[in-house]
Amino acid sequence: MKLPIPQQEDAVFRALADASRRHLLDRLHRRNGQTLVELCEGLDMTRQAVAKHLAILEEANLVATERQGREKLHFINPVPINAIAERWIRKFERRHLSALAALKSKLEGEGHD
Amino acid sequence: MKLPIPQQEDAVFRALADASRRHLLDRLHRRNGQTLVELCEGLDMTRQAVAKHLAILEEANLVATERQGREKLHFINPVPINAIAERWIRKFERRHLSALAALKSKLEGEGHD
DNA sequence: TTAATAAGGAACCAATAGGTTGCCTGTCAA
DNA sequence: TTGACAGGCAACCTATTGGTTCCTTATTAA
Repeated sequence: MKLPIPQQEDAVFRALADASRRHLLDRLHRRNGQTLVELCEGLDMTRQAVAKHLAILEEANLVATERQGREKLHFINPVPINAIAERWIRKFERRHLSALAALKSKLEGEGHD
Repeated sequence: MKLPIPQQEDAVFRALADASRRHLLDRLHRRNGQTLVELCEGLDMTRQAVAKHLAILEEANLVATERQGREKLHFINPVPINAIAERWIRKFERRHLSALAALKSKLEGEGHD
């Protein structure tokens, strides 16, 4: 099921919006290929809640899974995050920043924050 | 009001989760320093809805505002996005990707998608 | 000085999100 | 072959979100 880019992008942004899900990605980043129960360890949530979060991450294509016997291994997929970095972050990057930095310091000089 | 990093980060991720808000950032990126009514133009939403979105972006420190008479100008602030890019995206960057690419193609070779 | 304009405040509403509990299915090991 | 274990399904609940409408305030221009 190949989504059009903006829709895929929306799914990724929304998946990343939740701290628990970012935490799960973090754990997978530290050790890839964990099962659901492993990912539940130490979390203040039921297994079903974690399963839902993982489903959302999978839907956003941020994790891929592989069934192995009665276990389901979860693997992080860095591609969508990089895609967003390309399409979204780059345009706010340093070179653009220069023009805006002037403005920002101007604003700050006028008593903002 | 200086938030601790993770909390600030959470605000940014959540602000970016909504497509309308990303669209507003896009518009500000194309032309900076617009007023509320300007930002409303062509959007299928009431002014108040847009104002709420802008408030959330401002809360996340993604836009800064400057009152000028009865108008309020909105300026994009690229710093938080870059901060997230630094703290979050970099660790899923290319060099890490190499190790994972092998895994990914392995998974795909086994009939995923 | 007053009408128009830009924005803010607040109450309200429907839909969605995040979480729970309870139960079912499939696989492995004793 | 049967219990224990990993996971899936679904109903349900509450808080949050994205949006509306109505009203007020402040600034500007005629």
